[in-house]
Amino acid sequence: MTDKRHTLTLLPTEPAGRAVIAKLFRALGDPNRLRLLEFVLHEERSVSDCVEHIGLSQGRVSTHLACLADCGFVEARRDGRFTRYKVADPRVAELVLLARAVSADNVAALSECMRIDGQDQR
Amino acid sequence: MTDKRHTLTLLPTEPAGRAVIAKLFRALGDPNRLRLLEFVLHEERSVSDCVEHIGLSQGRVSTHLACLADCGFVEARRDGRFTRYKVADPRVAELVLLARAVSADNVAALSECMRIDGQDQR
DNA sequence: CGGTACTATCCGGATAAACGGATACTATGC
DNA sequence: GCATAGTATCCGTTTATCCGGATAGTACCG
Repeated sequence: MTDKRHTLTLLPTEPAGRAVIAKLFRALGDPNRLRLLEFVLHEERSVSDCVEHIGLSQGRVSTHLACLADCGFVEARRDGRFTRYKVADPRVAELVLLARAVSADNVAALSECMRIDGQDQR
Repeated sequence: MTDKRHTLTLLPTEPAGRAVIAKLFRALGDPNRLRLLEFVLHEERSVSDCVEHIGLSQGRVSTHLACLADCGFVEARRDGRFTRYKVADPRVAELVLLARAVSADNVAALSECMRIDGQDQR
């Protein structure tokens, strides 16, 4: 009988649960992985498709995709020599769109925020 | 009425826009910031309240809160010598709950995922 | 089999983040 | 003003993350 009013308890009580959620956010916290996510949103794409699209090394792209798969965001399917990836969980799109909406209202502060990374990015 | 079916373009076209969204996810990608977020979800809390609650150094907590404020997640209000923080954007709760739901379906893979951080965390 | 195409993993180096402790800043109270 | 409480910023260290290049693994093809 958890009192629903205030109990929106955001997080699990066990530290491990929190760590996992944080990990999932970190997976989304890289621009290249976000681009990959968008690239495999509607269609299956092979690793080399992705390499061509984002221009990172093959190894890096493979790792990024595997990471997104571990999070359950995308699904890998072996197809001969290829591995084809595609978004498997529609909630990932919700997450990104929500974040995008929030960021849109805070671009100024966010891009000046040196507390997350120090690079000038104006 | 933009055709919602396929044109869901997740990300802004400009690299800067993507970087900002990624940054926002990274802000959520730390367990201690998540705990802080939950702690200030319903009530205003001073920095020292937060320090007591999560047990990090005062300086660190202050920086974490400032970071969350830069993202627009929380709001700071000066009250005498205190600065009181509170969640300002309800969408942050949505983000966390969504992530939590996704993670719940992938705890296994996620906690074994060494691609994000190498620490054994079983 | 041997060769080729595609993908995954390993390695070392560079950068970003998190942290505590020290220090500076701001507001209150005497 | 001076001391004190609360907060913010700076600094050096440690750990995590990203990266390309090299290498190992896997499937097809002749």
